[in-house]
Amino acid sequence: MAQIRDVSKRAGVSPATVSRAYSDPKKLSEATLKKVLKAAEELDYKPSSLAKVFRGKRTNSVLVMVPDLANVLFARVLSGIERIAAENNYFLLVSDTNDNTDIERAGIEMVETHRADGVIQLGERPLKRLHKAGDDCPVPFVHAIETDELGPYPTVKIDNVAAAEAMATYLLALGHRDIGVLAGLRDRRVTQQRLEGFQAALHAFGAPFDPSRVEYADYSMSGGAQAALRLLSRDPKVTALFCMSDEIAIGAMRTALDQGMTLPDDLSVTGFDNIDMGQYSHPPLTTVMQPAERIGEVAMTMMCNLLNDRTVVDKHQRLETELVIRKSTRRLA
Amino acid sequence: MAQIRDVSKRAGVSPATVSRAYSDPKKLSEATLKKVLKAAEELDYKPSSLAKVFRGKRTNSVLVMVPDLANVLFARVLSGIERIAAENNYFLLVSDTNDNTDIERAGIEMVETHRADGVIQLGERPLKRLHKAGDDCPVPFVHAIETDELGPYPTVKIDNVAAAEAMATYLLALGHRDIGVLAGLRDRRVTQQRLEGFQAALHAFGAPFDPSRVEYADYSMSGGAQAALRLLSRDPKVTALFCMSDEIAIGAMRTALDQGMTLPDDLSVTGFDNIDMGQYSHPPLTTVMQPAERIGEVAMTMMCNLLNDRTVVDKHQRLETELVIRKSTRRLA
DNA sequence: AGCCGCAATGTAAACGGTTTCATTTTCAGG
DNA sequence: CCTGAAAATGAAACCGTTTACATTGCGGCT
Repeated sequence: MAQIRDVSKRAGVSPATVSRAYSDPKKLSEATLKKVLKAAEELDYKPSSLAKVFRGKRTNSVLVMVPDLANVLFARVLSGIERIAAENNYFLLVSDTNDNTDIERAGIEMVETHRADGVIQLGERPLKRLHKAGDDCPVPFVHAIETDELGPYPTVKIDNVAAAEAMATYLLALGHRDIGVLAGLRDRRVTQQRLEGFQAALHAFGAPFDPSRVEYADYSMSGGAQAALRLLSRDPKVTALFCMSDEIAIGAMRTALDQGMTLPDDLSVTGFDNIDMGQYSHPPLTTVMQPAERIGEVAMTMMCNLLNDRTVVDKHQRLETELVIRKSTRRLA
Repeated sequence: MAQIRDVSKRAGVSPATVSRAYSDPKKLSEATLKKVLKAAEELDYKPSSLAKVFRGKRTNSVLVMVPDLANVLFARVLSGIERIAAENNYFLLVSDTNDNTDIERAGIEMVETHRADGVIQLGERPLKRLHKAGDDCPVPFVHAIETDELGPYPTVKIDNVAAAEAMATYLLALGHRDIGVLAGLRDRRVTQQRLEGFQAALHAFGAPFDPSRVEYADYSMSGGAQAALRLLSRDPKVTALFCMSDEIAIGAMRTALDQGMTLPDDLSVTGFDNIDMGQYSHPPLTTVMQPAERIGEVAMTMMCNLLNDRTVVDKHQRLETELVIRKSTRRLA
């Protein structure tokens, strides 16, 4: 591969001039510019991005840590991040943390060793390392989705308690009082927050909260199916299922159907997230829309700001959610 | 950030020695090694990966080009790639080509300018650039999923025509003769191949192929729903729908349900890919399993080989598929 | 004519490691 | 105690750009 020296020789100029032809063409006289470009063309020269990056200490790439790449919701967030990254000429390094907590350390190290300019983390994780530094982040860092707002770094997410409360309120307004909860992973903050919102709604309606009516599951269809089975067989009286993800809800509906129930007549089911599938499930799923792509876009935008002026205006953003009512819920007769 | 010179000074050795402490510790006497490590620790020194990479001309990262990050199938392939990449200490640069053909060029340039060591492309695309070089690939390149085997680069995929033929045969064996086809995008090679398999099965059963019974759709649920609507209203006689993706099938089932049909009694529906959702759809979807994660793993393994000895044993791999029979199909009475 | 200032270009240091090659140290064997 | 080979370490070149600074050339102004 030809390099800058070759081009400079062929064009009869100095390497600096060739460099300028790319980084700041208007600094050159028209004649020289043309000469240089011609020589470069003839030699099929492409400036080594690597050398440039090494010189400039800016890799123009950010690391995205995803708990599970194959998860629909995360994939959508990633897609949003990608869009903004591409617009701003950033590359994305992605790694699947695979629920391995240590990867976090590795992530920070990536920027400490200059592989990436910053890191965006998706999903919940402790991040102790980032806290110790007091009010300052050791590296440009953004936390998106299922995050608390404890760190010195910016975050994007939805208001989980409000959203959950809205959904629960809807169910209560429909007349349901015996509502089972198919929660997500027990130790996740999101789970706790959504549970909190659920309870708040109950409280507002003067309805009691029965902890024995909540089942925990991982955020998947099979998890939902199993949890539903446990709950339904233990407590056949429930008239509605408040699920903490669309996947869980879809799994639960499968179980209910398999048990010979008719939906939504025998059981109302609600989801969370509004993945595409909800629109095509049977029955179509009532859920709360979480703007996944948007979350990704905002996260990456924050990262861009962080990387430019090292400041971000709105440190903790909460994006709007929306109840989407479909056919999986009905008024209790 | 401390750098190698600082450490070398503090440890009273040369930079070369510090370098060796990391790259090849056994070259050092135990005493020196300990000294160096201690100094490094005290200064919180981390070797700049960037500098190393610059010297060595190996970035240890590969670019993955994905047509649509939010697509379940691609996400699964990506996940498989990630696993192997992580095992072999490669980083993944991912870019969403977003059906923009020009991105391909950009991808190759990424390795020409030393941002990545190689590129894995998912999904179908022309790649003219890679062919012109005769039998040799200008850059380490692997093509996975929905690929033809025309280039000088290795490929991984399934045997689409055989798989489609198997599925169609199953439908025919069930007694169906009036089978509608919900194909994918018309100009995609996969689509043509699956159609070919479908026709082969028809031929084997001595059944005629009626081109007016195929509708094209993009590979999505909404695409499937719309295509089904067109086909069903034009040709109400069909007793089965052969769909080229699970998403299309799920969309089609929604349409059928909305039209008041009972599934599978009034209509048998088959999918393709075996995404998780198929197991939870209503009715659960009969489909052909495509080993998406495995495809990713194989692709990345090929890339590793390419990057090591520049050779790969089995240039064009076809992975096994499998019919998975669920409840969306039934024997014609 | 002489001077100034600006535009165009060149020179060389710098980025932070790795690696080749040379040098020193160590140590076994005679 | 000497010799020579192997082991440990050091010195310096190198990777391919960018950029601060120096230099040159040129036109306009007094």
